[in-house]
Amino acid sequence: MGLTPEDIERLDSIIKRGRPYHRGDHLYRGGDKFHSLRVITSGSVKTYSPNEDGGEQVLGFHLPGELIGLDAIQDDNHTCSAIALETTAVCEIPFSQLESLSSIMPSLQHQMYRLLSREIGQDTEMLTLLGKKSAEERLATFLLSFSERFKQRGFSASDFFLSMSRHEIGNYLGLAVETVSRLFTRFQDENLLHVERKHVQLLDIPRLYDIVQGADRAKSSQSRI
Amino acid sequence: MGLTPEDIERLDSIIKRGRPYHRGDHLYRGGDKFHSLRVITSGSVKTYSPNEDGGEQVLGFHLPGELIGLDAIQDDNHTCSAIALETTAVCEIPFSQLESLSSIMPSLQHQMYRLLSREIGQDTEMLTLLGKKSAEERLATFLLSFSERFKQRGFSASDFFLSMSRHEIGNYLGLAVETVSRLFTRFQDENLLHVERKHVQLLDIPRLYDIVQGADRAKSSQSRI
DNA sequence: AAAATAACTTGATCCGGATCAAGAACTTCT
DNA sequence: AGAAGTTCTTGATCCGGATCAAGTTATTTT
Repeated sequence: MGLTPEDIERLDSIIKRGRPYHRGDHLYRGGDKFHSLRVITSGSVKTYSPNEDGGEQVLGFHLPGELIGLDAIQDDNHTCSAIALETTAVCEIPFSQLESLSSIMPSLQHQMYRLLSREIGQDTEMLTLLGKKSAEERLATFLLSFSERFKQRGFSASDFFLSMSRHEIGNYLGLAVETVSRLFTRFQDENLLHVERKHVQLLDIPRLYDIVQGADRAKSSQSRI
Repeated sequence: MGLTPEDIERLDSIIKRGRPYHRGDHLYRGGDKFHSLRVITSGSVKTYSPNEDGGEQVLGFHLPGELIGLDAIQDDNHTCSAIALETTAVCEIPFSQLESLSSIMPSLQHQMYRLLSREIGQDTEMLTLLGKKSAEERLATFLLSFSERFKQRGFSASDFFLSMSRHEIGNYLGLAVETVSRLFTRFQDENLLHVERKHVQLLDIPRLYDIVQGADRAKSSQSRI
């Protein structure tokens, strides 16, 4: 990440390895006092925030290597909750120490600014997804996001397990469970993928990218001729 | 913002007052080299990003006192565009200088982290809006957001001008122009507000808050008895 | 292994909001 | 001031995806 080995070492000295969490355990809850950022080292995590009328909004699914808790810096309290989707290990980075360290390590400070900014960028992409895209485009985007992130981590880009339920996927994408289920079936019928419960195999990644770009409407009207 | 007067002075020394922009002028465009954050001092600004299929997604409307450009830190390029909605004045804060300054001013660094984190928090609120809320709830949320922001700046919380078009409001809220127009009419019919083109007068702010919380469904079914 | 529960799928129906269409009000240009 | 182009409003229709309703397949409990 643009840090020297000795930078890394200093950073490493403040990192605490937390105990592992089991499926359903909370890493933190909305309202909890904020003290640490967390990096997921194995497993996966869902972040969500309760919305006024009792339900919840899933904010994200997080894989190993990803940092969570950035939203809590603003007022020393967690604004959302984080829950383990499977057995999950995390490292904790006490924020006050990270802040002090970044004061004397410009490269770390720079990296922190970039990280926070990237998070903002990712959120705005999600705004476009929820504001303008069809159900099909949403699920394709979702699947390719996982594909890319698994690939980046050295796993298969086309064969992976989703640790969250259909319900959680729907909530995240602003869709009903039934719609998500139907879309998986449809994508499978169209030979875009093979799905069996949580196990997904992407069979035609290029066409999934076409769908993301809405190329789909034009294309399907062609094939209907 | 938690800075001492002398901190402010040092910060002030790097701030550049830019020339004023007229309606329709771009402050920056997606892809432009990023060099400065900007604080709006008067007028208003729309930020938006082009989405793959030609259209655009409005990301936000920004009023005096607000900071824009935080999303661009991540890779030295602007990821979205910013355009003046009316005659607008801004201050530019060269980011590299701000970064250096924050290295030697822990309080400034702290403030920057909070600011970036707050932006993330705001984006996630917007995700809930777009993911789960009805058209009514969206417009009520939108109006109350402006009400609060104007109030905070010493202007009327119930009587203000919106500088953006119905089309832009719709785009921002994930709604069609026609829906926005109809909702304004409906809200007026229900004596929630008075609207005449861009001039809005909120007549029943408490009920607008009820609508935001979806209290509306229950209530309207009562009144139908 | 059977029973209970939870997660998922599939079908039928419904509805909120999009889209299409046209007119009205406002702005800008000449 | 008149013409032309915008922006906004209002009405009619349509459709994507929500909701309702069952049935099916996993998972957990006993």
